[in-house]
Amino acid sequence: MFALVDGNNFYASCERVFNPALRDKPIVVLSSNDGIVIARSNEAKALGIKMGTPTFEIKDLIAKQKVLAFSSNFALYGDMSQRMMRIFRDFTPDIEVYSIDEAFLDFSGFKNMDLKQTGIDLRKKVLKYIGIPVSVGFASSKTLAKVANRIAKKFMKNGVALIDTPDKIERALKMTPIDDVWGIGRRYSHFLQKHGVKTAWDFTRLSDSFIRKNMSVNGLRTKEELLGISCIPMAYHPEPRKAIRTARTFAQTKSTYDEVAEAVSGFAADCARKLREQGSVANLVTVFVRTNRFDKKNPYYANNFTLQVNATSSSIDLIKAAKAALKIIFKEGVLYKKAGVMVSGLIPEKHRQLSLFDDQNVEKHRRLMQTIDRLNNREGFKVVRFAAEGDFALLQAAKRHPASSKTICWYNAKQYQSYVYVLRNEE
DNA sequence: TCTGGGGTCCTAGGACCC
DNA sequence: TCTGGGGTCCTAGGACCC
Repeated sequence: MFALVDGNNFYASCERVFNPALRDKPIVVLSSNDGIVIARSNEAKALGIKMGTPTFEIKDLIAKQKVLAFSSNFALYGDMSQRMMRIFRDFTPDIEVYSIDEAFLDFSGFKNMDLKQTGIDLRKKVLKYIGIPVSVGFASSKTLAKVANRIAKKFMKNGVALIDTPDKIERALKMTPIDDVWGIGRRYSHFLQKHGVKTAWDFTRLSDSFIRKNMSVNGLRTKEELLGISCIPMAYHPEPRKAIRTARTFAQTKSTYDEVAEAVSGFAADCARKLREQGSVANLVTVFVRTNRFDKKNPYYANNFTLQVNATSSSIDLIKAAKAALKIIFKEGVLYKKAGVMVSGLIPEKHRQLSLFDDQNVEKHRRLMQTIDRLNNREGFKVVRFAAEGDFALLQAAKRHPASSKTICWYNAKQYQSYVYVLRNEE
């Protein structure tokens, strides 16, 4: 049996942990630039605020209903997540951290265990030590555990649901809308509903050949899993990433090469840092840019370019390559709204082939990056950064500064300015 | 005025090999 | 009239997840 455990309204719950006065109040957490809603407390959901709603659309509602809006603070959520996972490990060592707020727990080694009680204990313990309410769903496959988790969250007072007999499977699937099934996204759920499939149960009545033809092997796997046959194995140890990317939407559009290049340099430096964290080097650097998708007045422009680099995780190398790639796709007179950098062709640093004419800088860069990482880990995010990153990096740093985590920001550049000032004083 | 960020996997088609 | 069989690798596009 597997359990799927996840934090309810995770980001919103994290904010509450540090401010109990927020209990029972409607809360939303906003994306970077406070652009859209990325998390809601139950009270905010009850007000009809949907996931992904642009903040400006609910501005009045927020004011009228006294909704508390938070800029996201991923450093905080990441930390809370690690603590929550540690509690999960007290119940079984075999866990797969699936996302920031959820994990699969493998209980197959425990015979005759009272799972329901285990779920209740787990929930109690997390609430006591972390302060986050969780839901627990048990079943014999990961997809079915997801179904159980949804039922636990929606219908069970104690936050725990167990699906362990064919009869319970059938009942659970009949009360699960097809678009709530793990692995069925917007596209497929649309397609399936056209074919009369309303619930997860309906889906399991379709023929294998129909599913295989229209939804590839993944669809077939989902069907098996829903019937309780486990096809998706646990991944106890995370695989190293195959691609790493950093991208941002700009609060204000940028139009000069220098402005965009500063942002892109910061993204490249971020990618480099993430590469070093996982001990990989990259062989490819992709830069992409685009204008505002919603802007009807100006022509749309989106482009990307990929350059080869010599197996590196040096911020210096990657910034250089990123700026070169940007130069190729940059057009004058365009209002850029978003840009990003992706590094791929990743290999473990140990496997790096040193070429015959290997750059003597490799060792020098390695030591420099080590020092920079150490300083930034100790002194704070991006205390040391590259001149090429300009002030854009500083603005990003300001957003992550603790001072901003408890502050409601409304499109107010002046507020950011004050954080910038604070940071400069600290440095 | 104002609309997120970061990933993975599968398939089809083209180019190539014997 | 009729035009093989069996592979690999790469890429773009489309689907999905949180």
